[in-house]
Amino acid sequence: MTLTAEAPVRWRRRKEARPQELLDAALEVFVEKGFADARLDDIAKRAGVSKGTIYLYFESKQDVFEAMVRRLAEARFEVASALIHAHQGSAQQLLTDLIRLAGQFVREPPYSHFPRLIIAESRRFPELAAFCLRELIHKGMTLFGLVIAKGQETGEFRALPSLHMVRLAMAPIVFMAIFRSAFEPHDDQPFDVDGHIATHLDIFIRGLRAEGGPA
Amino acid sequence: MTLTAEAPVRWRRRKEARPQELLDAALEVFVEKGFADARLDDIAKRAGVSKGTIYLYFESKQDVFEAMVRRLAEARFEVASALIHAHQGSAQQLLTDLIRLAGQFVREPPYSHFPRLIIAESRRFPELAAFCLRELIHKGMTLFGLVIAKGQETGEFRALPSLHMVRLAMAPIVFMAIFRSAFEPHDDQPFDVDGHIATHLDIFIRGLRAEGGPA
Amino acid sequence: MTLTAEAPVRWRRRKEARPQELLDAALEVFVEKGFADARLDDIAKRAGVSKGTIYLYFESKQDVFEAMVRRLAEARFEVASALIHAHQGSAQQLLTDLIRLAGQFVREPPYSHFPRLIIAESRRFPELAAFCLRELIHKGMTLFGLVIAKGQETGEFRALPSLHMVRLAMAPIVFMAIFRSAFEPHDDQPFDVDGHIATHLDIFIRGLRAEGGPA
Amino acid sequence: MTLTAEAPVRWRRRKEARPQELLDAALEVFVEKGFADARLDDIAKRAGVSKGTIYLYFESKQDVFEAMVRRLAEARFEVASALIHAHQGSAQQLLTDLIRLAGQFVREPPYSHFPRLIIAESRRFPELAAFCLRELIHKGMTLFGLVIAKGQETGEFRALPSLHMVRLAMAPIVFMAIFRSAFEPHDDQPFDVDGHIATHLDIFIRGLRAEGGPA
DNA sequence: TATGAATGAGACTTCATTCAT
DNA sequence: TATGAATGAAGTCTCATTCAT
Repeated sequence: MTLTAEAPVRWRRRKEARPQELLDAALEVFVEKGFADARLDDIAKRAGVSKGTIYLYFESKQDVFEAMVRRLAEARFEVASALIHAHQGSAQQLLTDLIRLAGQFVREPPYSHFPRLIIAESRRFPELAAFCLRELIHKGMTLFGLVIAKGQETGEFRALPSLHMVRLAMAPIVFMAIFRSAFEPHDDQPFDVDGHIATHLDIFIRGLRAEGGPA
Repeated sequence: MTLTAEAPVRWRRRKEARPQELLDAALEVFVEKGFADARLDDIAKRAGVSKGTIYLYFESKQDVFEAMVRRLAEARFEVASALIHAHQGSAQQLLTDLIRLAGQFVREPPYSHFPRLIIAESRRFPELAAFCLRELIHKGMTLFGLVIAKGQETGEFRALPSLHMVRLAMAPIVFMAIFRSAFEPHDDQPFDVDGHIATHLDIFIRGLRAEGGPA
Repeated sequence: MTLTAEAPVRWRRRKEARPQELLDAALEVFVEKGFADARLDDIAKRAGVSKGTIYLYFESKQDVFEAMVRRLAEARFEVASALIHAHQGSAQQLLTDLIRLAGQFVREPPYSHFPRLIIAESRRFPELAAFCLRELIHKGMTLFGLVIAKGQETGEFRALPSLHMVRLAMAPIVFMAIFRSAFEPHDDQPFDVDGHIATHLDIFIRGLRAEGGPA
Repeated sequence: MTLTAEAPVRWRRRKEARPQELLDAALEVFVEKGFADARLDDIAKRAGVSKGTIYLYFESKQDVFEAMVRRLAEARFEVASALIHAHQGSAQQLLTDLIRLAGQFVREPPYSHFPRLIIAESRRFPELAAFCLRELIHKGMTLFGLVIAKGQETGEFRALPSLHMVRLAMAPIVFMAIFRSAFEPHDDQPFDVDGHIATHLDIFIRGLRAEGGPA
């Protein structure tokens, strides 16, 4: 309650915020340049600190990269997971919502470049690739799998191999993210994200639907 | 029949084969390490020449990379194009064959890692990305577009936006290639390529089919 | 007896003890790592303070090193000097005691590593080397010189050049200290300190003794 | 015998000579600055090459240091060993010659600074210390041991513990080398090398001599 | 007095590129 | 055409030192 009490707080806040600020800057630079061409100097400059400061919070350039990926990946997944577990309605509707949500994730930069970045560096960071597979992809597939299973139980969906159905539900979203990140700057016309997702839903869910199902 | 007579022949043959041998070696190394981590020393060693020799045939490391991509890309596309133009049968069958052919292209290493590699380096090589978009993707999409249009004319396929249909036909193949290249080493079980393609065809073509169409 | 009454006392005590505590910590770290590889962070941590605190008491890393050496050197020398001046007995006995005392100085770590450390950094710290030469070595040699002179006066010792005799009396002790510090960790068997000194005395004093002398 | 035949030879000679030239330059710089303060730039400049060239021949700065020490150490030891094995005469004379030879080794810079340098870096280079102990010191001690044993067999020398006798024979030489390297620049008068060795021989051999021996 | 976050100069090391042979 | 020794620019990382608190 004294006036002096807050000064150290502000200072401490800074210290705690630093890693996040650095990772925000790192995201921008890595997305823009890729791992190899990203300069620690650039990251530091964007975070408003000197290069040496990075090493107060991270062990190495690789460490920065991995921390950045993990933070974003986990954040995204938590949002997805929460929304999904709260859902109520038909399996068809749920799948639609899920696919649309996934589409949201890869709409705006810099996040829209994330899948390309992870793919690009998957060989250089085998552990990170394993992490993404385990913590993002497998978990995401599990969620999709629940929806697919539900639809099969209710008779909404056909009895196709679940694993393939899950991947085929996700594939156009991933494809879109990667395609846009890699090629949109060189394409004549912008990628019609909404149309792409809508058509995917149209074709995919129709192709999935059991002939004499409830819908 | 003299000893010296044959030497120049072998020599000349060698000389013409050099760039190809170098690009073969480059393919292996770039696929394995990515552009930044690939060493010209490694490429030279695998091609059985010295590092300096590379500069007799290519301007720079970037030049080697681009030449390698262009050569492979064009070769793949020519095969695809030829097979497609020779095709006869229903649009549905043609689309099936096309998708299966695309699946063939990304089955075996080192070619199976090609899409990931291009995606990975798309920011570093804007021109190369533009080239791939123009010479590979757009041309491939044109071919797919022809098939889709034919199916719509015959009433086999629904009247959805063609561009999206084309992309959605290709997306699972591209997804599969990239997924395997990036994550299969870390996955518990191997990717079921045939099952994936079969299920894609099953769902996609059913989702595409006009209700009262001829099939 | 109030709680606040004692605090400043402890505080002031602390304050005065700080430099000593820092130098103790510095001794350990410098001995372990050498000057270049010693980290001020380590020294601070061992002294239980933060790195910045070092700069309240010392100008620089070099300053810490020099202060540490000077403190230990002077302390050692005072002990030696005091003991020597109080001595009574034959020159032979005095020389024996002196050599044994010097041997004591380099027996236990971390002091046992001191000669090696000073030698190692003598080029980086010319002033410190000069200081050690002046305040340690020359003074020590003066003491030895007194004993030698006394022995020559009494006829116990031969009339050899005094300077060489002094150095030859000390050399095996210095040699032992440096040898142990540098090589004992890699040697099969431990260095027999007592045997070394005893044999030195046996040979050296016999070699020094005048043929028809009083002993 | 052709004119062109020699050109590549000269060129190859260069390549073969490079490591030696680099190690010569390294010796000077390391002796002058110590390991930590030695700059690869300096070494390169003195060898007349660029910094990168060092890495064509050595793995790292440490590698350069170790190679330099090994080369010199082995060269010195081979000379000593050869001379010793060829010797004929009394044990007393042999010991005298041996000690004088050792004195020669540490007379002139930059070699005269070698013992100090090895001692100084013994903690940073444990393997190198082990190497020096094994290949230099132990072998040297073995040679001295042969001489001592011979003198004891002939009855020239007293029956003292051989290990100590050997070390005590060497100690003044090592002491002298280290003392000069560390302190001579700060001393008023130059170190009388010959006098030191002569007096050592005088005292040590007399102290070693058996009372009723043949000499 | 004490802290510890921040700095920034400087070193080692890598490797694409060059060029004398 | 082919070599491979040599280059030198550039980047990551370290750590003594500073300074706001």
